[in-house]
Amino acid sequence: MKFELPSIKNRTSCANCPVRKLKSFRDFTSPELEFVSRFKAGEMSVEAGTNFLNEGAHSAHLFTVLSGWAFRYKTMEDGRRQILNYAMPADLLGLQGSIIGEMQHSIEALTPLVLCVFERDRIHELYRKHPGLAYDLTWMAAREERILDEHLLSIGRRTAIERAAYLLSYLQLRSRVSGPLASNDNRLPITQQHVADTLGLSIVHTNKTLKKLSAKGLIKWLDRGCVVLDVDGLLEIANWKPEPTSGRPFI
Amino acid sequence: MKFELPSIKNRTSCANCPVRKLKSFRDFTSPELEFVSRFKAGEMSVEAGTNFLNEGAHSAHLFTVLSGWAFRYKTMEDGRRQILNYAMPADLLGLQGSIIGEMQHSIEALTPLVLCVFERDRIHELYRKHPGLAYDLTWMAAREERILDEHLLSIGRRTAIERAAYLLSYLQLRSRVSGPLASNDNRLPITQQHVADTLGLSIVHTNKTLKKLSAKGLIKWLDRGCVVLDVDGLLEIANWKPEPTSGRPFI
DNA sequence: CGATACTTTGACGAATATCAATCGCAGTGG
DNA sequence: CCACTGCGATTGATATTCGTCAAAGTATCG
Repeated sequence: MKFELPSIKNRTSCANCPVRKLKSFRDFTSPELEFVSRFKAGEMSVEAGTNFLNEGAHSAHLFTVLSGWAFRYKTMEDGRRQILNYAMPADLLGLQGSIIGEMQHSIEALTPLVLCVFERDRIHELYRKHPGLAYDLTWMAAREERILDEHLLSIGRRTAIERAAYLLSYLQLRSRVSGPLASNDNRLPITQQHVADTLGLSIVHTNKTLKKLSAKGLIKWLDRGCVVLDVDGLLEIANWKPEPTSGRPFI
Repeated sequence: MKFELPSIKNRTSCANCPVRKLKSFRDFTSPELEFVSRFKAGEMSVEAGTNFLNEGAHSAHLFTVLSGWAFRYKTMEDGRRQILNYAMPADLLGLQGSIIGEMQHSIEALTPLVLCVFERDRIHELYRKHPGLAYDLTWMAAREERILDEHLLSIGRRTAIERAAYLLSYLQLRSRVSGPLASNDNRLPITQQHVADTLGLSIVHTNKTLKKLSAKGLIKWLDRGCVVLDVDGLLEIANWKPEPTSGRPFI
């Protein structure tokens, strides 16, 4: 875990935003694009393993992931950790903190990360002048809520192997959307410890469970990463039918 | 489980809204109040045990709880059920469905329930004309997200007795805010089956766990309900420090 | 009064955690 | 180049937690 905060660099134009070029995102109107370009304070690069937002912080910023992966998590005093969700290109981070106040979870970079940085102060202006973007923010909050609902069902009611199959298929499906911006190979950039802390299992049991999935030929576990060989097989084990998202917004 | 949908009755003025009279909610400006009064389509009463929103539905409505309790849940094909969260007076229901589309969870009344009904179609007008209310909607979505984060930590990383202590203190603290609108006595209107389905435990193990909390004098379990005798004791066992919410918005 | 829903209990077995090593690989310094 | 170190993955043995099964107790309601 690293704690230094990198500085915010000069901004580049939103018109050329790499995320914007991906399929499955809606387009801005030109006043929106103009506003977002001013809303953007700059970009920030963080190394893998860096905690760039911490529980208890009153951050002045809001972030959109431009490339790389991160994860949100909470810890208890005695060190128990629960990973809440993963963030990939186009995902917004820090909205909870910006809207309500203090952050109640931490965020760590899973891979080298490039973030688009927004000024929290300007958010009221966004609501006043750009109802479409305001709607998008609510949309994104509602989407996160949905994902958490599904995670809750998994941790609460699925067995270990179902949970593992759910998580890996979930990550695999999400990684497709952001495609090349996520990682260069098609490897999920996580360790078994991450899986354990997401699923609420011990690391030993997680290892044994992942071995079962490997034995079925559904995944292959490499050093510090997982390759999904058969998403449909995973979905079947997990008993999960994800709904396709199309035309989702981002900022 | 009951499925009949009660009809929507005539509306009463938002100016006299009982929820509005509670402490800890922010006031509307008068244009906001005027808008919300028009946004409101009416009121709806449902019996305890009624499913008034179901997974897969494209509901034309959005609800605010005026009195009573409800819960959101998801089920798997084989019947496993996970309760996601509880709703009490002033809580908004159906936002996910209104913003993104199809509902991905169901909602059931835990007690007799009175709901304020809003027209989904008008929501864009709300964003266009009342940025303050739009912000409030995002605020409420972000709050729900926070609660789910905490639940996820509980189910994933707390032991059975910690989870039970967490849930009961959580419900107890929330029930204070809406006070008399929630229930007449200070009893949490849930069964052990609800506790089990919220915590991801079997009903038998839930029963044994609750017995331990009773033995410590922290709660008393009555028929179809729980009385919390010592919230602080529960909070200590759960190892949980809830942050006080003040001046929260509602619609 | 019976019927139903909820709670309670004990016995047993399955799932999962903990403990304690070991292995393999990548980076590091000599 | 090689020993050394640290992190992540792996494994077997054992302990604990938790689920399942089966049964009975208790209250409410028509």
